[in-house]
Amino acid sequence: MKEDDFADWYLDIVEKANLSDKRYPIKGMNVWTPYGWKIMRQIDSYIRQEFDATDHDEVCFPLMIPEDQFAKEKDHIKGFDEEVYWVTHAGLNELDVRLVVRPTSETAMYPMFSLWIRSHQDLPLKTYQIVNTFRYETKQTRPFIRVREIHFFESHTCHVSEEDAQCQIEEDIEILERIAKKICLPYMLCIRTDWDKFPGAHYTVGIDTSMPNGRTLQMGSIHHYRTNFSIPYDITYEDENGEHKHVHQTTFGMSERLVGALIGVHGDDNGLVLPPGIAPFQVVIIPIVSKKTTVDVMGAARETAKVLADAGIRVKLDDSDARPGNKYYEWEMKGVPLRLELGGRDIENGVVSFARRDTGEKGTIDAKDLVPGVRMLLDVISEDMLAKAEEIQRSRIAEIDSMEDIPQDKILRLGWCGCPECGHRFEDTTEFKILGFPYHPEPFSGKCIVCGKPVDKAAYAAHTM
RNA sequence: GGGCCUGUGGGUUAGCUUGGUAUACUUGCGGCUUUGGGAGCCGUUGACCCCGGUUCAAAUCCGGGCUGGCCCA
Repeated sequence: MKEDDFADWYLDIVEKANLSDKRYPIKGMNVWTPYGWKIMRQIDSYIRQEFDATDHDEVCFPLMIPEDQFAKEKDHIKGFDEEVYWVTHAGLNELDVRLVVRPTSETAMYPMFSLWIRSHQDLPLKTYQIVNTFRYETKQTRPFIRVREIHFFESHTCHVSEEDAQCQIEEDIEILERIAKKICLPYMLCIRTDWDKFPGAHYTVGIDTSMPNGRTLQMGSIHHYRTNFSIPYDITYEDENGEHKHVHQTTFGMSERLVGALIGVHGDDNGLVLPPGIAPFQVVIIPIVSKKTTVDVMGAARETAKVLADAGIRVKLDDSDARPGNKYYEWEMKGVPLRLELGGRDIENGVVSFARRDTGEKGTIDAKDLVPGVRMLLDVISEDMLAKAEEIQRSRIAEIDSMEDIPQDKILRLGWCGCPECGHRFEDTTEFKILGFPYHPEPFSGKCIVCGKPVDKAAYAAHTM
């Protein structure tokens, strides 16, 4: 899809599916409208479930950070000082110490971690929070994808050693895998280049997915900080031998870009397509009422809705007086995975008609097998959506061995020796961005695309959003 | 940081050159009627980004501002 077409199509879905109202009078700060927020809440609630199940404790830190605390880690502030909002006044008075509105919460949390952690028995410390952060984006903004007020989750952990912190990263990747499966999003894990890692990190793992305009979208990242923050913020513990040591830290975060990714990856010409795992309504029931029949269609529809709801399925009965066709279009635009139609004919035949949102396939379920039938369809839809998205992502990867004739709409797999000179040279001449080396090494043998040195690992590069 | 464009009911828009009652579609609301892929009819709410200037008269012309968008560094 071309860039302009993508922009129009994307914004059209955001507006027509009623996900966000971008008319709020601050650039990049949009209003979560009810349906969009329902989707975000489904995602948040799954994220809570995952972190709670892996012994993370939810916390909620203040939005504002005093300037002196913010400035303690020098790479970190260098990376952020041009894109943070400042609070400089309180009432009529100028503040002695200006306050940063958090762009991320390291510098809010770590002074407190320093107080909380005393001994090795306090470790590992595993926390997360789901909050909004603020970054003064100067580039073009776009709902969910590039905003100035960002809804996200961030987990922050502290460990006794670099190895323990590394184990946390492995756990984060397992959590990510489950989240990705739940929302049917394929992803790539790449270790970012040194010039693109998070300010202050030892290394950064980027989590990317691919969008229909051929660009990749970074949905989140996982960072290993080593002791880069614990030294300036003085987060230490006393080990079994009475020695005081700095903790090793990690973070993991993903933002509302997940919603942007859902739109881009699964959406089609009829609108949004939501994965059953996080759809606010997994099933919509459209009663087909008619004056020509004496069957109590509405009563049967209510009963059907109740049976499904009692079985724990998120169901919406559309009993408004719009005509059925109109309702089909509306719920398709909103991406409801499964539509059930119930009319006089169905009731007489003891069935419920269904239509899948992802494939358009239609059929009937025996009324007596309603719950297992719907469950099975939702499972199949979920599996098919993920498989299809993975296939598309695979097809977007192109292997290249020369800087000539590079396909512009692909994710590139290429040989790179890893040195910054060759990396910058490649990025400057092609205008592609290096995503990095895959976190899970892949077999490869080839030559660095710039200097020609033999290499045994492949790097990925792409146009990014 | 530099350049270009833009702004009209909730949404999409016509009108602007050549100043004079603001167009249409859609949505919303009320009613009648209807319901297996966007029904029809009737009624109705609702707008010229802001400030100043020119003029008898400004959506339209001029100046300044603000907003949004695009391109380049």
